Amino acid sequence: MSDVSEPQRPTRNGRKSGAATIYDIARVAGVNPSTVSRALNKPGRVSATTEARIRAAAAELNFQENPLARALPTGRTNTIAAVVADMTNPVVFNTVRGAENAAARYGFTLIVAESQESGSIEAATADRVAPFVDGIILATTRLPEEHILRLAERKPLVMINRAAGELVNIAPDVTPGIEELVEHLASLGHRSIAYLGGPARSWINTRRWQALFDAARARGLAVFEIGPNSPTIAAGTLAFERAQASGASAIVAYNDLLALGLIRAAREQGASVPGDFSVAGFDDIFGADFANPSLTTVRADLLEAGTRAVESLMREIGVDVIERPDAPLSTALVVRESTAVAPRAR
Amino acid sequence: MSDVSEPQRPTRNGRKSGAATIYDIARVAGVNPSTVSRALNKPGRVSATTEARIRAAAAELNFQENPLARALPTGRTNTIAAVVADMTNPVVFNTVRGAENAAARYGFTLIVAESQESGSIEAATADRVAPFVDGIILATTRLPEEHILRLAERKPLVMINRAAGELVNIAPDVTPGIEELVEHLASLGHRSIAYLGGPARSWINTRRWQALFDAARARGLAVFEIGPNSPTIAAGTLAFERAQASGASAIVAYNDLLALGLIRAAREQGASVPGDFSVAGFDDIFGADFANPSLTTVRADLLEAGTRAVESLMREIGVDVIERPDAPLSTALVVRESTAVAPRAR
DNA sequence: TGCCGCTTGTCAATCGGTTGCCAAGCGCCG
DNA sequence: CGGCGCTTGGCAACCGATTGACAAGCGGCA
Repeated sequence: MSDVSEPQRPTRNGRKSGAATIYDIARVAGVNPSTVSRALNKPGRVSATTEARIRAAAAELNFQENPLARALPTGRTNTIAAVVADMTNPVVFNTVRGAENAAARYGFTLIVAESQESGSIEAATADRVAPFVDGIILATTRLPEEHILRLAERKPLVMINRAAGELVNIAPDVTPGIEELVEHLASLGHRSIAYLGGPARSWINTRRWQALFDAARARGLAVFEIGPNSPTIAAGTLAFERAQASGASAIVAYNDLLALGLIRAAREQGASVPGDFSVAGFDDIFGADFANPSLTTVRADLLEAGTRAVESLMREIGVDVIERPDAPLSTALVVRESTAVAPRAR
Repeated sequence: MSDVSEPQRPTRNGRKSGAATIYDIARVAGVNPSTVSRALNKPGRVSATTEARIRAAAAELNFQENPLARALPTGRTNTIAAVVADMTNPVVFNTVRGAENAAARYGFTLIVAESQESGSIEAATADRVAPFVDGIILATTRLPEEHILRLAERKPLVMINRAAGELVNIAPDVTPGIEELVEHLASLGHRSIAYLGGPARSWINTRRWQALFDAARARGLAVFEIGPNSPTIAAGTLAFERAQASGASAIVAYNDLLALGLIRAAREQGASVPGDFSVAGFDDIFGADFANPSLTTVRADLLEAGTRAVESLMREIGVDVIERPDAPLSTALVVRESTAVAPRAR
């Protein structure tokens, strides 16, 4: 039962003591603080022997540079932020993870800030982390364009799945995956597709709907939208009646969460997927493969998207980017159990 | 006599220009910078009229205080970090989310840093974010105890599901949920339980195994451990043969991911869950309810765990904590489809 | 009118680094 | 042997805030 005992040392406002500074090192090594700074950060600027002595002193004192102090004069923190709408949205994982790996390669730390699907919180969060970081990644943000642009004036900024002004937007090309999906549905005998739309003002929702629309029209399939809906399981459940009433034999949802909600409702209502109608989603989230039935979905390489976002940011910040082969950022269909031959076509 | 005073805003290293400082405000409002600082942060310290004038100037210049500069003298950033092993582990969500909400209530920003289940990366990540923040939450960490203690010397630190030294450890009491689970299995006629263990040195794994062991023994059930295993779906799949070979009619996995992997392998091998044997997990992760079969699991209130971690940190930092009713941090069984009557008992 | 004490604002030091500029030290070469 | 230039280290200003100490201003009261 540890109590709330006061920390021993005076510890300037919460910070615990014992943090060695370059001044301490300088004293131990018998040099000027500025020499310490240079020894540690400017390769070749000080003689090898002095540098060795300084490094030894630093190690002995268990020195940890204070990034805040460094950031003040340089304006660089070597940290970038990813502001995401909703961490529980599985789409976010891989994006963030790709970004994290990439950031590490460049010696940057990635911090993640969530905003719980709330525009106002997201705005506040972004403003809050902005001063700390050298750049910002906004992943599928809901922020109003004007706010994004204002943010971009202050810091380098890259977006994923959202366009605003002239800003960089890393977005997988949805067309190939959707073409595959529509082709797949058509070949199963489906003649009519309902699109269970996502959030009304979502940029990516518009893209998906547009691409689906085009692909369906090109093959002479009927296509219409049901929505808008929140991108959640609950919303998918709620949308079931409308989807069923539409008479479409295939339902493509804005994302996997909606699709899973739809499937759940269908099962609860005694309808059969894919017996009575087929369902497909987007993103291939965690759980899509072990759902019942497992979910046919269009997936993108989110890891790669995260990586690119970081690379793009590095360029803007002025860090040399490691060149890589320029793989296209595409999408592909993953066929599972939730799509099958259309009822009438049996 | 060079033109030193160039108003050309050279955008110091990557930082974009236009950031007004309290000096700018002071000039506009015709006061001293320190007065600006006090006007903005020390209620009542300056006269109402002066404060109004200063605030007007600040608004006009679109002033954004530089938290780095503030943090240098005060040692406070009003930011706390959550270092998590694996963001893709669904257990993390709710913990982080609870922590985030709580942090916001206290005017703190929560940043999340991931370490991808790698001890060395986790150590580096923790060290990196430490200087930025006023406190650290380690969620189900794998760091060696000595490293944790060293970290705790530098910053207030709270852990979730891990004990080390005298440090605060927020951990749900697993006993109630496990008692329920064992009772449930016993009532279904199971006489023998296999525990599919988690990571070898995991603190929480030890707790779960111990509680399961005790509960099973108390009811005269046979119980044994199969492991250790990584806490992943893949590891669950790999463990299937061993689980089946064990002859146990009920398998309790260290967490839901392992359980889901086990179920997947069972289905692939043509075994029936829960027909041939029952499976249960821990955590009630995203997907547990729509898996096939849906998963019986022991769940904890992770949101509450995250909230408490923050509150505990606030106390250590010296922020007044809003008192709340002291709900017990417990666990409970969620019965779904993956557990049923034992084969022999039919 | 003089003194007191409160309010309000200023001064200057400080946090922990970075960096432009300068000078001492040194080797090299003619 | 003297001068040159390069290497190496020191000095001090600076980043943008905070804060203790202090003084000016002011009204109230005796």
